[in-house]
Amino acid sequence: MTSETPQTTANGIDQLSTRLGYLLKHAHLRYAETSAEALAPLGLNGRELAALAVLAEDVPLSQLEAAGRLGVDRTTMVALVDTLEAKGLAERRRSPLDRRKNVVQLTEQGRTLLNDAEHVRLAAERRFLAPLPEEEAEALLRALRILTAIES
Amino acid sequence: MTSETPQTTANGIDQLSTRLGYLLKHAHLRYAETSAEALAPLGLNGRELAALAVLAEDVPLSQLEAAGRLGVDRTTMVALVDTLEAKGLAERRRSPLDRRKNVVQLTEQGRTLLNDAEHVRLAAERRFLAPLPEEEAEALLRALRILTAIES
DNA sequence: TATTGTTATACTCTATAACTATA
DNA sequence: TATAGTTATAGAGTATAACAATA
Repeated sequence: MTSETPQTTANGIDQLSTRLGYLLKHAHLRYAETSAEALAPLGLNGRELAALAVLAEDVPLSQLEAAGRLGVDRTTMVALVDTLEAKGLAERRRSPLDRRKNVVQLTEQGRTLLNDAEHVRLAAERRFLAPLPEEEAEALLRALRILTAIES
Repeated sequence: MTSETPQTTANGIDQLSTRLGYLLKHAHLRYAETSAEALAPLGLNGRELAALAVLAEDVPLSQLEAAGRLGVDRTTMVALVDTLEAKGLAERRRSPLDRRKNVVQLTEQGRTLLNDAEHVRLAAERRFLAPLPEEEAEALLRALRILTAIES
């Protein structure tokens, strides 16, 4: 990716750097890079870590429930659980209450790795947000939480 | 996409809704929807509009220069210019100064559509940011500009 | 009939490699 | 040799449709 700092135009049209779509996309791309580098030594990507965190909840979740929390669909969740299972981080078993459902739970190894990876993630987030004054970083997170909430 | 509002966990691990990667990704996905809906009647997507804006600069750009401004690579730029040309919005011609380069410029139709589309885009951005108090919206844009700038 | 998990499939976006014409 | 544009191709990521098992 050959991204460059966008330039000012002289024709009265808003600069590219003020386009919300561009800003959100490239902020995400840049964070994804930072995050991927940080997590790579642990053999995880960001989505797998998010899945581990969701599956670590006290109430065991079915694949469909976990997919809902992650904002992915159930076909994507199948592959995600496949990966976690192949790495020995999670296990599926048929729910005794509803045999259509898989209950997915972390293994001991999964819990340990989750703990380590969360520290790595937090450090990566802090590094990424470091160019912002603390107040601005908090305002950013607050704004993003509002904008991503699914209203009504 | 079955996205749901993430839930609080009870095990001390940060909630999904505080994950920076999740927030940036889903904020972008939600804005992309809003933007796509708004631009669809004009027969444009967000990237095509951004390309039109870049190509409307006073100094005519080559494909590679335009690609740099947009943050895409030159192979992607080929298809983008193909699309704009097929819609009658832009034209490539060989640069007389360096015949390896294509100078890409908007047609009259392209300029007119750009003007209309920019109004539509601005309205869509305002609608998307409407849930935020004005100060928070400005803080968000300021923060994103800092985070997306390619430093040193 | 509806739901959950699964598989196969397709579509978009993007990146890489190789070719051409020009410098 | 290096650069700009192009083409072909392959890899993610995601979505849709259809099927099996279960409710």
